[in-house]
Amino acid sequence: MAESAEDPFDNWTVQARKGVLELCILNALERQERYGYELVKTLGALPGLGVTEGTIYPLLSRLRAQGLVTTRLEQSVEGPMRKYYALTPTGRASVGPMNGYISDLLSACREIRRRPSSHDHLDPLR
Amino acid sequence: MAESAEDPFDNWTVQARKGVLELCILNALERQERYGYELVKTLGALPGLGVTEGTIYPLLSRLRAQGLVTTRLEQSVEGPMRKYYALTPTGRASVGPMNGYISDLLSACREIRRRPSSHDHLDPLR
DNA sequence: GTCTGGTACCTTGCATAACAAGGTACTGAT
DNA sequence: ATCAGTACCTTGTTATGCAAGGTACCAGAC
Repeated sequence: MAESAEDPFDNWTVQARKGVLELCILNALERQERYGYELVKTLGALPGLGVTEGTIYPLLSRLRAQGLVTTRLEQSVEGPMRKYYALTPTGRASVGPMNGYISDLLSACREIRRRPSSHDHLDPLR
Repeated sequence: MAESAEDPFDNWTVQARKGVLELCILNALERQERYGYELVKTLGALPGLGVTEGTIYPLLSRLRAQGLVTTRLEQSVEGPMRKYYALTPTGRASVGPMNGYISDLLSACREIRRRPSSHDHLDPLR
């Protein structure tokens, strides 16, 4: 035990993926439907996004429960049935605002670096 | 009770902040030290980042525990003591990679939209 | 026949983080 | 004395990513 304190950077990247990953999937579905395993392989291959089935499948279920995607089963000639995911109108309407939110967040994150001080605190003693 | 299912978008933004918020603080400290309450007010005022004390203070403690920041107490002429936070060398060395990681993540997130299919699956029946 | 490996789906349990709500304490004005 | 503003901190809830494990289908090797 006591192997909890991993590399702080690795630990941070896990948190940084939250939310972004969901957006990745919605973006991936914007132009075409895709099946789960395809998303696992596609997203897992992206550098910095070493994502696995244990992450993707629960996320897809959540998106369906929220009404952002619909699913459709289809036979495959080379294996089990595939479950294709496609955006609903609600899902399609969400992608834009979500991309905008993340962009704004990052802009603010960068801009804050060059902000001297919000309320210009009277310089503290001396 | 049973007020669990809030607005999915609001819920998502909470998750999207994870990690980014930590980076915001490190960026804010890159050019100058700041005290906790100042960060609460500065970050809380940013649009889309309605962040409060319950979020910032635990985060700052975590950063100190990880050795990314140091603290220094200082008397204030108008209230209780202020705890100033400053980057350590380790912290300073982390800011660049973290900004890079987030940028790459977002780039991948956008690029995935125009990717036809990763392994060009033989078109399924018909 | 039965193994092995690839495809394809799903669930459980753990660690981590944001946030609301609440708590403490110092200062100056009404 | 009471209130508001400054300034710090903690606890409990909820939501997420992910490793690990499980099921099932198919094709080719043995």
